[in-house]
Amino acid sequence: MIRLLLADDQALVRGAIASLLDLEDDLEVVAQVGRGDEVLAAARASKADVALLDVEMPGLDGIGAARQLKAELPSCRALIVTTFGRPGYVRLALEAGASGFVVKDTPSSQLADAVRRVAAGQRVVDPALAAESLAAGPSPLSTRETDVLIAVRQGNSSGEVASQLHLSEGTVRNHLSSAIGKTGARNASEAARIAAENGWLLA
Amino acid sequence: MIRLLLADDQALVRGAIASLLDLEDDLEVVAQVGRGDEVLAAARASKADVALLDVEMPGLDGIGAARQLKAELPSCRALIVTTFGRPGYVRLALEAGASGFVVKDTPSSQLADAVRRVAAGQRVVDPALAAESLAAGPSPLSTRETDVLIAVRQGNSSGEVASQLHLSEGTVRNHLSSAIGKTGARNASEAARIAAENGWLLA
DNA sequence: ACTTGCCCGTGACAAATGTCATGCCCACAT
DNA sequence: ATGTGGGCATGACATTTGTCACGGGCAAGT
Repeated sequence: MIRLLLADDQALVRGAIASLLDLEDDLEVVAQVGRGDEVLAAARASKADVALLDVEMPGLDGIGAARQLKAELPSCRALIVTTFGRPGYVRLALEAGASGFVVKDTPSSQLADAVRRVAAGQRVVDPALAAESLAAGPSPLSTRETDVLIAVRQGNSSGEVASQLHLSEGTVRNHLSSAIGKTGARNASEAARIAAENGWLLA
Repeated sequence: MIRLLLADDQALVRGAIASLLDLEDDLEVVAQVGRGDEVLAAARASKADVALLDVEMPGLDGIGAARQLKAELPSCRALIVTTFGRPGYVRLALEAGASGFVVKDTPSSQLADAVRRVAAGQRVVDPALAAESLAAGPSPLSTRETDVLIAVRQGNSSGEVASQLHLSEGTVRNHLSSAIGKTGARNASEAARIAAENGWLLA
């Protein structure tokens, strides 16, 4: 019997997936949480074998939760289940020690199989997504460019970013300009959006 | 026996909700589609009593699908089930003839009840969401401001918007400025984002 | 040691974006 | 008919944002 932990901030989706997986004879949902920072404790308490983690969660994102599990409770394997197949996310997830990555577009019938494969110690990654992730490569952004984009993404103007990072406005704009070029964006906010979508602003 | 149609572009979520609702003795999922523009035909073919519609779908959004149903197949009631409780969406959904509005945050146990109430001819709207929607009021944006924001949202610069709408650049920037004031945003792209989140750019 | 390449930082300049005062037109109330 | 208010449109002006050429530091390869 495979013991499952479900983590997703949308209660309805979480409950629905639970009922889907409970139909399987060899699977058992033993815990459900709605926040990333509750995953570790719940996994420990429930002795889960596999944790299904959504990426978008309050408190801590699914990738971070997977990292915690890998470090603190390696007996519990992490399977990331997310809405968007952002290329960079796959890379980050695997680096964080996740055992698998599934997008919510996949047929529901395949989820149980993915869980079984992960429980058996295999890696599970959507092949198309894996290829895309490989092609996209790691973040092309330098450290400063990443810093600046993160700050811009919070909604700060370049002046504010400058004082937050103790830089001159010109420097900030320079990094932004460079980031705009690298992302193919047309302005700073678009660059921040693109970088975020590729997972370049998480680590 | 209540006959259900499920429309959601995420196959996994769709399947999971199907298995959740199939557990109920008086509910039966008779059709599933992944695109908004397939809803009407599927509802007709399957003689569905209630359609569960996600808002974000390719082809046609859930609100549009609800409008089609209301016009062409009024015997099938629409229940919108969506990720975000954008205030304006509730208003739009009800104006489009939907019978209910549920966010994916609600406990999964309540979904079946919502379906039953809708099937019985009642309206179902999350109370907190309804209040927020009422408080937010209708769109404060004028026609031109809406046009301009929609164009900006596609990723056009103000110059491009100007030529698309046959206006001078100054005029476009003027409408934008006004929209920025009304939305409380700090620049054009933020204004577009806020307006979209409130459902002000759909109708 | 020297070159090469990259990241970082800066200021000057150019282009875009946002704000303002102003006028036109239309609907509505006086 | 006559104000009055709002949406629409415009150009001038101020501010913000993006681009460029330049120089310093640092690590890797020669």
